[in-house]
Amino acid sequence: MKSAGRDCATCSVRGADCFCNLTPESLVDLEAIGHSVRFEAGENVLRQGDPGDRVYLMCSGRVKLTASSAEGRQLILRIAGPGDVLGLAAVLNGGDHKVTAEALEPCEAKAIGREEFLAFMERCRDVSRNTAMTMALEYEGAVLSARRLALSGSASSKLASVLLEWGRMGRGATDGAMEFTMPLTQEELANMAGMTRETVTRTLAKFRREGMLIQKGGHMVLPKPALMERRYR
Amino acid sequence: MKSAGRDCATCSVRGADCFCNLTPESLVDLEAIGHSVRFEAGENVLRQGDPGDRVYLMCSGRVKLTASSAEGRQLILRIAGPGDVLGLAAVLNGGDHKVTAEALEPCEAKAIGREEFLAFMERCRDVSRNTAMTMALEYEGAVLSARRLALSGSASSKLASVLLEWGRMGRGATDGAMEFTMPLTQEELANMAGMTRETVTRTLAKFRREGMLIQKGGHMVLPKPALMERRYR
DNA sequence: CGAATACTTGAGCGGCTTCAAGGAGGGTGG
DNA sequence: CCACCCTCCTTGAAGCCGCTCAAGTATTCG
Repeated sequence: MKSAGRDCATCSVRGADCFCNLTPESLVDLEAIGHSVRFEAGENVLRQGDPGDRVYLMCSGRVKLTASSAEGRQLILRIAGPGDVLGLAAVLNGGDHKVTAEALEPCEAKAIGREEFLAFMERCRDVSRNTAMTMALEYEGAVLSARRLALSGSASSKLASVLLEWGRMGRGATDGAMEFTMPLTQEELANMAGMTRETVTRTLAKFRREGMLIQKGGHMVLPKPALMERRYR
Repeated sequence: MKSAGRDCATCSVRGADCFCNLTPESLVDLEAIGHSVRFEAGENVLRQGDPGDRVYLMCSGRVKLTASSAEGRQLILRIAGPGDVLGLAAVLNGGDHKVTAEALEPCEAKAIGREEFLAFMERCRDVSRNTAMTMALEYEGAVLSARRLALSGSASSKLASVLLEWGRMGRGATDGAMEFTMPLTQEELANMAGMTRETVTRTLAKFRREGMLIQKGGHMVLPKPALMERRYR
């Protein structure tokens, strides 16, 4: 993690639901209080259990958000990217981080100290609005994870649910066929679906056999997403 | 669900992390835009899949928040009570409710339409701050559920985790012994831990046999919470 | 007091995990 | 260029845990 330079005012990371979708004034303000930082692949941006003393606005690069148990088993909650905010919940609640964030690639981010961020929220309407919306999105994502883990009876069901989720993001789901690149290893897929590496292998093989998945390395096609959704619930 | 009367300005539901912890001006404002409503036990305050067109501020009574699958299996995310807000995430994200909220007892609440609530947030700093904080708390709760479901290998582990959570809330955890009243049926416990009714029975029996639980109907004592935490992880 | 709901216990089965051993690909260095 | 290593993936075999089905008991409530 070392300092870098990147100007919020001219930055192009600004989706509809993106936290950085702010008024020009707020952006100037943000540029003033945020410290640019850089993380190398494999570095931890946050560590589960550490105090929530700052947030990170992701400028570039992707990050893996995980919760892990004492014995090392881990659950991947989601992959965050540019425009996402890390560490928000802990900063707002004044507690420890409940998740670990690990850089998957070299990442740029703006770090903002807890007090500064809270003041920033207090000062700018749009910041507190976007903060609330961001937390709402993260909440729904977490509920989705919990749902999957609890309600999908079989391993097939859980894995199918993960693949369909990636498919929906991947490319404007034509509902004819989903096509996307899976950047996760089977071990990571297992950690998203709450199952073992080996079971992921076997289940993917089953999907292929049943014609529900065409796979070339990391490139995946789900020819019949609708059927898939129905079949493996 | 029928109308009732309750004045936010004089209401005493105002914990530290409570949404209703607002300035007097905001409370007057709130009183103006909120419609008092009442739900009988068993009624649904929200239904999963319905559009998020209003939020409910809980004034009295408890509510069960669940996510359910197509086949009727359901996951209990948490029990909400006075001071909690229902439907926030859907209103903020502009989507459907991802959970169902069922009144466990007669409940009073203030309903606020989506547009009014968003305007209210925009108008009052403290409202948008509290909204963000509320969402952050809910998020951490959801992460906890997902964690439990994914990372606790065995049924014992999951159930122990649920009991310990109730124990922590129940009474100022002296760390000597936890004592609390469990208002959930075994079926509901099963739905929190992602297991079956029968397995809950068997596992509770095991806990009793092993001296980790003393149970008289709904009254529970965990004599050795620390050991319990370690043993069944 | 009867009916409904909640809890208990048993038996059997199946799917997932665990353990184990081997294969495929990509990168590095001799 | 090949040998080696590392990581990731694949497949098999065995065993166990929790689910399902089923029958019976306790408790709550009208």
